[in-house]
Amino acid sequence: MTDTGNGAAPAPMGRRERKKAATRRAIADAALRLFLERGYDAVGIREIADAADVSTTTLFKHFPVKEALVFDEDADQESSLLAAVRDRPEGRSVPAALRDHALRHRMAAADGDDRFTAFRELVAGTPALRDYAQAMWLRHTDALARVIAEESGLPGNDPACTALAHFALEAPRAAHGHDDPREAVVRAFDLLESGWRALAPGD
Amino acid sequence: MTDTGNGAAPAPMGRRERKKAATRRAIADAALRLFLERGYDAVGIREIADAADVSTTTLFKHFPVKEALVFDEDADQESSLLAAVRDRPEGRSVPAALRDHALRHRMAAADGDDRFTAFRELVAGTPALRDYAQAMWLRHTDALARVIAEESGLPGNDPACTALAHFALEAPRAAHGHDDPREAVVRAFDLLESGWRALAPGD
DNA sequence: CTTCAAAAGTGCATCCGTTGCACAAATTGA
DNA sequence: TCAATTTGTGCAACGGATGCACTTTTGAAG
Repeated sequence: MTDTGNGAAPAPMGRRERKKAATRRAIADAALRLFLERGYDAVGIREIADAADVSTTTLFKHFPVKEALVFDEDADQESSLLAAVRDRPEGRSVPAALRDHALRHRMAAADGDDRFTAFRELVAGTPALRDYAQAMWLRHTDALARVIAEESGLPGNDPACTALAHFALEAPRAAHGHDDPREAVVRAFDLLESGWRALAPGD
Repeated sequence: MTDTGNGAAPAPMGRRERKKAATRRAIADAALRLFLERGYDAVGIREIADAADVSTTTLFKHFPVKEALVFDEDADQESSLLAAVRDRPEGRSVPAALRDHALRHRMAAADGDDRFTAFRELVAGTPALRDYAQAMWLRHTDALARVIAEESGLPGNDPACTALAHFALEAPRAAHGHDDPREAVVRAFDLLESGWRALAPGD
């Protein structure tokens, strides 16, 4: 979770941006800790602000709504997903790029991570968070579909693009129950790969 | 007031239920009128309650959240949809029943109805309503998929059921842009019909 | 270094959706 | 007629979110 992946970007952040990011993290951390301790609905905004030692106004400058405190990394995940398709190596197909991304990011925290499973239970057990996550997922598939359309030259509203986006985000979910999740993901994407090749040869 | 005292009346609804339905309608009508006049966000709950001459407490007894005021007929539409599949004539296929229902209910208000287009613009132009409608649509497809599974004897989580439910609710949407929407709907359902027949012959 | 403007944060009052509570009125059944 | 349930009311309050005026911090220009 606390991964400031600095593979090729040593983060040229000035002191200002660093402090901003720090308070943001302080808020999100305090919020998640309290939520996990006592449940989402039992923790108020003012309380979180106190725990992070900021005012409620500041809190809402960083997170537009309460639910966003839980899905802190939403924006990062989405841009990382889109980048995986846009900046894929020359000659690599879109489904292949999505498979790589899924194996690298989605499955990492899947096995045996207490913190992560607690997080999932928190979301699953809170209607407000379930709804928010669902809406988030739809936004991601939409954005992904648009990028796929751009990259493949197909019309933006082509059902094939939305379907591929849909399946690509669904596959890691479905693989969770399997004994070997990684294998299941690879299989699923092989299926998409062959189907996609027939439609958009070369991309 | 108006005493319709009738000795052996079949009385589908008692006086009480009728009054309850009346206040419900009064609230929903007042709300929709105000929303269309001045926009969803510009009208407060207390104002609507005033216009309908009830207290806010009473308002929330009828509608759990503000958005529900707009989608008043949500529950009715869903049960009507499910009933169209469950109570379809003997020997009629599921897709055919869905097509009939779509042509009868979904397209009726589609052409040239000022009131209806204004309603759609209201929803489309209000993020909160868009989100709510989206979530509603997901609930409907889920419920429909379960009924289809029951009726066809397929396992409840069979992708074919969810897919059929998805497409059946999507078809009327997609047909809106066409010059002849009814024809487009018929075509779409013909497609579903043939595909379905291969999977569940007899249902 | 000084100065200045933008950014970040604060404190406070307030709005608004929503809920809980105690209570009155209507309705029903005995 | 007398309870008991249902339905509606008035009011106060809670929690989220916003607007405003204001101070502090920061980056950079002069």
